[in-house]
Amino acid sequence: MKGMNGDLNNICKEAAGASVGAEVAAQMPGDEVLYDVAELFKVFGDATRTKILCALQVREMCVCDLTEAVGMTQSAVSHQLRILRHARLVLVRRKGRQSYYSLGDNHVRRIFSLGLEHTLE
Amino acid sequence: MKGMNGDLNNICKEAAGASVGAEVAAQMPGDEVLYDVAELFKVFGDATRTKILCALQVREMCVCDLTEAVGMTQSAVSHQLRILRHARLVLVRRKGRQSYYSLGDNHVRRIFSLGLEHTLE
DNA sequence: AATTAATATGAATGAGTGCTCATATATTCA
DNA sequence: TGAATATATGAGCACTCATTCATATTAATT
Repeated sequence: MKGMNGDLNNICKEAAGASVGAEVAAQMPGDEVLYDVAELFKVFGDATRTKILCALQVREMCVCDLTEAVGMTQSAVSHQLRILRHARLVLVRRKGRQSYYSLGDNHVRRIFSLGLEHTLE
Repeated sequence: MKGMNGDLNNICKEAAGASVGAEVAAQMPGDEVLYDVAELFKVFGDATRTKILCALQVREMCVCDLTEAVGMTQSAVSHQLRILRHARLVLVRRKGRQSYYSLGDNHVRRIFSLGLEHTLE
């Protein structure tokens, strides 16, 4: 009774019909999508950016206050804000000579919350 | 009426009472926690690891099949699996000369789903 | 015991990245 | 207009990291 795949104890080299790897690959999103997902998480994957996103969950803030809240250089914060902006995770609103940043959408909040929850488990 | 902070239009240098930055910082998790959260997302922030986690959402698999599913070298997959293991995002089960990997817990599924959802929006 | 198969890992390398320093831009104020 | 404040950005550097190549380890098979 060959060709019986769906068996967890499938042996690798046994090529009866489509391989397990190919079957699973067929059920996955395309490479570009997975690449974009990785890019998204990469943005969350830096302590400075994480602090910024966390601070913005408390309230909208200007760069000056953000700089103090996260305890980093103004330059470092500005550089990271650019990355967050390009990833559309934050929004900017200019008022006078200050830039007020806020969270881009609720996904940011939810993703961060899940990560925090997992970390504190 | 000084000390009236809570105002969004607060001017940075105006130091009436506690600064906005310090107030917000006080409401944030500690640095170690935020660092750990960043470390968690950093693990999600690589295309190869993302593919592996995605493949394991379909079913438990041995390294051989995973290698084919994600289309990378066995060595590269093994190296990334070590990182995923240490982050406790995957579990291993040895059977004979094969190692079967599966997702560590449901957080992994939920975090990945949110990221995918945000990407496809 | 020797061979083969599956997986893991160390070293080397090349690409990517975050910070600092200096400076540019923009806006308010005198 | 000139000075001061807030923010943004380019270059350079140190460091991290993902892959490759070679090899080690473990287990099944003969």
